[in-house]
Amino acid sequence: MAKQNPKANRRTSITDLARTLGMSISTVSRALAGHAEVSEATKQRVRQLAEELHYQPNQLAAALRRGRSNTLGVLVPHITGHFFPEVVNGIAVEASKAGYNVMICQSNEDVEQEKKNLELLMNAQVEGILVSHANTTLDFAHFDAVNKLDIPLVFFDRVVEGMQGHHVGSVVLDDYAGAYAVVSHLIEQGCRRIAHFSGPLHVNINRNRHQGYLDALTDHHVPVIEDLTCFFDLNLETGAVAMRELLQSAELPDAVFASNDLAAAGAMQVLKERGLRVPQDIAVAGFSNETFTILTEPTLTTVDQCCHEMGQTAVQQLVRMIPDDSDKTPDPIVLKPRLIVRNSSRRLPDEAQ
Amino acid sequence: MAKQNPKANRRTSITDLARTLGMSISTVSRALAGHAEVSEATKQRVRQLAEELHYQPNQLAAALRRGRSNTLGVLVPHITGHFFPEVVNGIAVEASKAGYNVMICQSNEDVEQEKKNLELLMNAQVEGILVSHANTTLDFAHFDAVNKLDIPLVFFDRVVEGMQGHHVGSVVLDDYAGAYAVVSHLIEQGCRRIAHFSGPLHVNINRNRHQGYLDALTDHHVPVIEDLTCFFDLNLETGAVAMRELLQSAELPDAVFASNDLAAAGAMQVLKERGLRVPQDIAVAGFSNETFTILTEPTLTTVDQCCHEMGQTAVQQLVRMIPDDSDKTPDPIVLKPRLIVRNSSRRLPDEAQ
DNA sequence: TTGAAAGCGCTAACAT
DNA sequence: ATGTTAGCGCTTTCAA
Repeated sequence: MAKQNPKANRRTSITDLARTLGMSISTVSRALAGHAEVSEATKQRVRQLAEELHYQPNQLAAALRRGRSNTLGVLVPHITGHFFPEVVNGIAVEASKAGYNVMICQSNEDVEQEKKNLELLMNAQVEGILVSHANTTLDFAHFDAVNKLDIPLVFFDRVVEGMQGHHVGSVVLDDYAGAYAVVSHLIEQGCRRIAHFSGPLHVNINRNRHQGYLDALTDHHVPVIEDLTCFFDLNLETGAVAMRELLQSAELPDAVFASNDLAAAGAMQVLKERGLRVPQDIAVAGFSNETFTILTEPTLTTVDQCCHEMGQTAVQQLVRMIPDDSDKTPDPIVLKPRLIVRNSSRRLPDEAQ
Repeated sequence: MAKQNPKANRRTSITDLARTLGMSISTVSRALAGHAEVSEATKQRVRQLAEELHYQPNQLAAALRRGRSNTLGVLVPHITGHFFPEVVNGIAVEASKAGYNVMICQSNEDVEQEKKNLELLMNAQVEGILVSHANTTLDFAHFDAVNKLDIPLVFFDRVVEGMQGHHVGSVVLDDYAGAYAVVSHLIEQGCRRIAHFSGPLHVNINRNRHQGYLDALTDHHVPVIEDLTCFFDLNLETGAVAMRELLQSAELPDAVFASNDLAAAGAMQVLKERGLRVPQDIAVAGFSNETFTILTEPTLTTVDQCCHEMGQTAVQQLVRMIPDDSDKTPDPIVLKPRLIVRNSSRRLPDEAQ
């Protein structure tokens, strides 16, 4: 009975509103945009009809016309685990605050995907891009392309060294300071033979954490013992393996600082298995403040990476870079991590921070 | 010296290419799109210049013209923790496979944000929307608006009951089957007094899991003991508290099934604290297969929610709903969860699945 | 206070 | 095989 339009699923447009109201589309457009020059009466009529017809403005058209999409692009290696979801969350929240939508892509740690995603974001006319590059990325030419289009770029966490200052911003964690803080803490707890489980040094994060470890020892006049540092890919199993090996030594360490929480957890499991007490016999500390660190027994001392703050900060920097007349080469931002002291390292009473 | 364009940051357009090549924009457009009708020679010239000038097609314009944005919208309560990032990951991967971009919004469990985000997605002209609604959402009128615009909608995990079959798809986990499987497993391990830590029953997930618990008992002729079920908001602390209370009882349970891994972990901590052995004295099982469940001691038996698969499946269903002539009212999809037996419940030798 | 008209960059008839 | 043209829905001069 009801006469259905044959092409019913076309959305209501400004033109439709204008026609039914008997006014020009420019007036309708202005009314909807809340321009002061339009009479209240007209605004009322327009808004009411828009409501009735479930009018939804077409952002695509508006963006095309305006030349701005109001969208930021995000490119991360993946959105699983603890760190990236948390950072992306910070990004989403802050972007929304600044009036931007967010388009998220993941490279799956693959350079080719990364290139594709980058093009995708450029084609989507994003006004700025936030990137943490894949760990297989060695050639960064594809980021130059972004630069050439004058799309502001902010790297976070994994930054491209040597690209700073070239229309590019960056936000990283001060890994050095984080490691320095944990190791200093361990020393304060009376530890003198502190082992270090480090990831491979060609990754700058690991290099910085290792340097923090070394400098903290030196500054506190604790001798650096080469054999106490083990390099390997840090995870639960390898952490356990390394710990077992370390326990073969003639002289045992009195603490282990792992550059990653999983490796620390693996080490703790071995220590307990062997009947060694944590922290009394050997103190343990990790890095990242993963969710599970409050679940281990004892709870794990670690360094918080301020993920949410990193996302926020990155967006703030990016948004400042967007206006045409803005500073395109902002200073790199380095966030101070937070030492989180828990039971795996607390030997003295009331050492809570 | 170098003469810089005053308005240098305008991106290269098809028109620019056409002008420099001395051909019409339609030829260029066709060449770039790889139409068969264009000569190879022309294609070559066009592609080369496009490369040289770093031409990037403007998706906004293409989408506007075509009337399709090639974008799917995703609306989740948040992208932190374990579950949602993992599902979103599945969504992103599958969407990309199907040639769609993804726009992700989070409601932060807030209905108002949810409404706003929904409008945002509609305005962005997404071709379909995947939603897991905020847990404060009771009125679902804002989803009707999506429906009215003929934008296909797929709910996942948190579904709107009663909206099914109305141009709406859904993908959920079979919580009932998951709970039924764990409890059956516990019974097979010889447990007869199985306690249940359940979340509030007004949430359907909890209701289903509880029912699975009850039915598994009944079907295996194990008596249902009312006092063994505790209702509370499940987390680490409350799990510990509930466990302590339970240990006051005259007759102890011989197993605990918590509808959430954190509560199970809390319970395990208390058990160990009291010198009770897991699983020999009291077996423990959780639900969700959180990352940390392989880190607890003993490792925690749990139910995997197939997060990635849920994301994939949801996208597949959504994509099928997009064509004009498609079935707009697909059958709800119910995913079978996977029981993961670990040491916290393994009493018999070789019970690995 | 309102309207007419141009055009953002692209695609797709419809020519030729 | 290539060109001409109209128009997607919107914003924004310019004119009235």
